Amino acid sequence: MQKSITTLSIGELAKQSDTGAVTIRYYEKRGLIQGVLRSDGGHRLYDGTMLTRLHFIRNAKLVGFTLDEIDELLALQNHPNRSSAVVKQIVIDKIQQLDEKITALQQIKRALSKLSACCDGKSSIHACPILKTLKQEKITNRKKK
Amino acid sequence: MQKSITTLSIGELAKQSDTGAVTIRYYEKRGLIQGVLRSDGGHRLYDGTMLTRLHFIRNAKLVGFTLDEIDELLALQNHPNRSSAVVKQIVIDKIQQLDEKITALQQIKRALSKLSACCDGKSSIHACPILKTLKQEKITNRKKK
DNA sequence: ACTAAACTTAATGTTAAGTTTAAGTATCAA
DNA sequence: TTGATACTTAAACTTAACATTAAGTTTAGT
Repeated sequence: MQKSITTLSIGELAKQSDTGAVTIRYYEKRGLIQGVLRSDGGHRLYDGTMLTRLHFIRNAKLVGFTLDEIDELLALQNHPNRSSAVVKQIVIDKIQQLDEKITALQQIKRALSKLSACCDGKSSIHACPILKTLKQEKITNRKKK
Repeated sequence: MQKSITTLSIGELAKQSDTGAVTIRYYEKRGLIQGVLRSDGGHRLYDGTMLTRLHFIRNAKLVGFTLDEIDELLALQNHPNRSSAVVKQIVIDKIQQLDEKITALQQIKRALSKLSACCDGKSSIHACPILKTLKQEKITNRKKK
């Protein structure tokens, strides 16, 4: 039973791609990975292109894509005729989403900073201005003009 | 069967606090709310202080606290002797956490912007520099000096 | 031969904060 | 009296991306 020199078992692929073997099977079930070769005994066999694909998935995750979105990106690669503008638009949309998230967090941070600033930390809990503010019906979100 | 003038049913409290009735019971089960009065028939009866408490919870959630943390904050109010410095520290820690999250998101955004910038959107998918980059073993995270 | 690794399916657990559903009973307000 | 609301417990569902466990079988590598 010979095997091609460059073939990897799922365990080896897992190591080289820094992914769990379970996760690789999970990706396969999700459709992120297709057409996996099998040994005579039924073990999954991978080649270098799969390593590339796993790197792609990992990198895309790192830059904030969900697995569903990664699936899309991978699918696009099966349509070589299409323009890369599609890909670029996906990235631009993602940046937009990130911006919204960041802005939201910054607003929360500003609110907390204001709370923190109004408390000298020396009063008793009973008189704590932070707690007092939180008890208000509406938190005023005044902005400086 | 008389009731005090200022008593609220769970439904009324829900409306006034902009919280679901189910959620209010959930808070009770979680311990965020205690010592709820009952009518003769067993219905929960609330007064204005509960409205204040629900506002507190809502506001604390708005500024990014989890229910567990809110529980802590509420518990602190039962110890009037303690200094408000404890509260202030909690807020400061939260700000720190937010900062970390924001920084992480900004890094991701920067990576995506770089990706976007390297693609003119005119090549074919096959040659798309974004996809090419994502395929790399390691995404280089060079920083300008 | 022997051990490590892989195979299978399916379910359960993780985190957070609820929401939804069920299903039947009881109470409240007009 | 009637219809709206509330009561109960308990479980399942939601999002996201896996990790864990089970339990038994088979294969791969030395």
